Order: sequence, then C-alpha cells, then structure tokens
Amino acid sequence: MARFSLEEVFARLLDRYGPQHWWPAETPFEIVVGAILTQATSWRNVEKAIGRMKEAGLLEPARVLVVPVAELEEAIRPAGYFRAKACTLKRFCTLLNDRYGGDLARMLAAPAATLRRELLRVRGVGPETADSILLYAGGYPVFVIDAYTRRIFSRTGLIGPPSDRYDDWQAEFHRNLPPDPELFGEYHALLVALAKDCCRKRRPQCGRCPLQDGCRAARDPEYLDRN
DNA sequence: GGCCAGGACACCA
DNA sequence: TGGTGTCATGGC
Repeated sequence: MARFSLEEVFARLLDRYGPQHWWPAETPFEIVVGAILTQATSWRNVEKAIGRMKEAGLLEPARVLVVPVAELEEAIRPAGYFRAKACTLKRFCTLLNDRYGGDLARMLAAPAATLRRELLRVRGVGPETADSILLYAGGYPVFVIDAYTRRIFSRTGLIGPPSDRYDDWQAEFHRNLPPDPELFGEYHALLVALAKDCCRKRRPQCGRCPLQDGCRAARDPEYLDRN
C-alpha cells in the first residue's frame, strides 16, 4: 500500500516546487469569481476574464448584481461557458445580498457547514467550487478535490477512497492530515504544480492525459527525489 | 483540426 | 447510482 504518508508527499512537493501562495487574487470576491470561472477552464483564460471584469468595474458583488447579464457575459467570455457562469455569478451575488446584506466578510464568517450548504444550493456551484471558496476566501480547513488530485492519487495508490465520489476523496484527506487551512491550500496548489510540471516535461511520452501511465511523476513519488 | 483545461447539471437506464 | 451529453473559449 502506501509507501508515503500524505504529509510526506506534501513535504516532497513543497521541497521541489516551493510555496505556491494560492489563491492568486487581490480580494475575497476575486477568489469567489475565480473559483466559479475556473470550472473546466484553464487559469490563463480565467485571468483574462477577471481582467475584463476589472476594466468594466464589475469586480464587486453590488455591480454584478445589477449589471445586465449580457454585459457580464461579454466580460467573462474568455473563460468559456460564459452564459452559465454569468448566471452563476449573479446567483451567488443574490445569495450574498439576500442572506448577508451584500457583506462578503459577514458571509465568510458564517459556520463552514452552514455556508457550504448555502453555496451548494446555488446552481452552478458544486463541491469543488464551494470548497475553494471556503478554503481560500473563508480560511476554513476544507480540502479541495479536483481532477488533478484524483488522477495523481489514484495512480500513485497512496490513498484509496471507497468510491470515486467527491466527499469520499475529501474524507481521506481530512482523515490523514491535520485541519490546517495553510496546509490544505498549499497542498492543492502543489498538486496542480506537479500536474503542470509533469505535463510540460512528459508531453512527448504522455498522450492526451498529462498523468497517464507514461508519466512517472504521477505513479512514482520517488521520481520527485531523483529528478 | 483535435484535444483539453483547477466542473456542474440534466437526463436516462 | 452510474454513464453520457451539454455548456464555450483559447492555447498548444
């Protein structure tokens, strides 16, 4: 089974890639926006969309709430799925306005379990998006599970959730790591760094998935020590 | 020109 | 419950 604990894997990743200092954003609301816009989308495109929202003065909840949806769509177009994501942004801001008087700090001070339930009731916000908001904007010790995390750990076999469900994956990390938001944030960021590094280096051998079997960094943790 | 990127959801069997 | 189609842009 596991040759390394999850903490040992983290230490190796940190040693190799250094602190990632996620989430890349200037304000909590920018974190929320980024979490929604990055759904199935490269961060490069998200940055463009956020830049356009900034230029249009739309990077505040009160503006998103009142701006015509077509205008919001146009701003976030580079992020893809712009119609769905514009609606999701507006729905989030509606929740924020109705339940917390538009005060994001107040929303983020709500109990994590309560806030997670409320976020998941917003159409377009699923578990990964909700948890990204809870962790990076709210500072709650909630581990974010993304596609990279699943692929990396299912191939290394370091942990084995009973099913492929989001909550089961998350429970494994919560069981095996101390509930430290700094650790969780860095860990998630480092897994993305590993995936991207691996992708760049192994592209010729790797076929369509950057973490397929041809990718040694994905299946062999010691690869990180030797290279 | 095809594939994929830091998902979520509706629909179907 | 699990599988599949849909949403859409931009870089490689």
